[in-house]
Amino acid sequence: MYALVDGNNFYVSCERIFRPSLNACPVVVLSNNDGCAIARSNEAKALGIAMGAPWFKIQHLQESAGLVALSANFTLYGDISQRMMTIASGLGPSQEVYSIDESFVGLHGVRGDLSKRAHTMRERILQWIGIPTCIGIGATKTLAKLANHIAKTAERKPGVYPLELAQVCDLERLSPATLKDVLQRTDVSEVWGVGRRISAQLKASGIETVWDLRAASTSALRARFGVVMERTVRELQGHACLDLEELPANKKEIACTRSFGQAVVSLAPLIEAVSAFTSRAAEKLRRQHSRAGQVLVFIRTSPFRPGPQYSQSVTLPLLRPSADTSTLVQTAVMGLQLIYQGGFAFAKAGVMLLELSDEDLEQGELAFDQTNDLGAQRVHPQQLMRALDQVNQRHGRGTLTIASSGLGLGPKIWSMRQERLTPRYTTAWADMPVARA
DNA sequence: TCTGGGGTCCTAGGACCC
DNA sequence: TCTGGGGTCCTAGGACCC
Repeated sequence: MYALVDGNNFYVSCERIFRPSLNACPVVVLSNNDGCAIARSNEAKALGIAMGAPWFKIQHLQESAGLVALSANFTLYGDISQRMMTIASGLGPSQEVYSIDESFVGLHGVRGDLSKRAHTMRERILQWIGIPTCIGIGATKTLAKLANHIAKTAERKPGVYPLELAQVCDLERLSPATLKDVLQRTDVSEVWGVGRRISAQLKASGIETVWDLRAASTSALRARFGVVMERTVRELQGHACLDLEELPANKKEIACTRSFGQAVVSLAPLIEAVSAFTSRAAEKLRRQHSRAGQVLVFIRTSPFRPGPQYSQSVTLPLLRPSADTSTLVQTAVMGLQLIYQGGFAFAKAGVMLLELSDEDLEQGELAFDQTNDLGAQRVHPQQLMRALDQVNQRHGRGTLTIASSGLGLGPKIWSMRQERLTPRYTTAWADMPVARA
């Protein structure tokens, strides 16, 4: 048995902790550059705002419907997430943190009334952290996900499901008749692993609801859609195919990419952006004690804008795997210079570190010549990187950067929160000396 | 004016090998 | 004329997730 604990409208709920006045308002949290909505309150959803809706298309709702938009503050959300996960882990003996707002909890061996325990846990998270959650319980992870969807929908849209399933839904406790009714009311696209494309194809062949999918032939589905779909159906039938993954595995690739606030034409600002992205990716790389064997750089124009389009990437191998910011930045910039072409309005760039391997110590500090040609003391690159990471961890990202990376030469073209706070709230925040202190 | 930023897994097809 | 039958590795692209 598994539970899925999920924070409702997570980013919006995080913001509401500090701004209770937003509790009844339609609120959206916007992506980088305030480009599009990445979280919506229930009131915002009721206005018909879609996930990922571009801000310029919904902006008019500020006036007409009192919509409030906030720039994302991922540092804050990460911090609140950690506290929420810690409390949620008390629900059972094992936990997989699946995303910033969701965790699966293994319920093996847990005695007593699971629904009651789950309700207690919800209350605790709400009271201690201030985040409303919903909890789904099922025999497999896929069923727990489904139960969570039902719990959320029963709360948000009364009438769709029995009201007693709101907030906490334990599928195992339903009578066969109720289970059938609930699964027949649930669209097949709500199943974990069934996205837009596949749900369209399923519906074309008469599989419209979760009930239909659960009853379908696994072999036929496997033949048509592959093993992933077969696993999904088996999970829906109650046969666990997916285990809890308690230890997050190291990433196999690490990326840092951003869209720009305004289009960029010339090379210099692109070099600066790519250098910064590489620095950030290198930090993530070192945090998981890996080294990269290849660096991929890409630049592209906006597919949404008229004008000549250009999208190109290049992958450069490193002489030997490295986690050194200077090496990685030099390589990335070299790649950028290879693919850059003038005359285009670039909207996005990114860096990916590939071919990751475990950091190995034999290349470490032993072989390093401590003095340079002039006899002066040198610092080993690994020590330098360690110091860099420590300073940045303590004093905030970007406090210390590598001069050769070309950073800090001009205004940033990809913005981060500090430069981007929705003006109204920058002001409001500044007017609150107590809060600032 | 203005459209996110990460990731994973699977499959098909080509190149190459014996 | 007749032209096998596996394997593996790599890459690109599709589909999905939050």
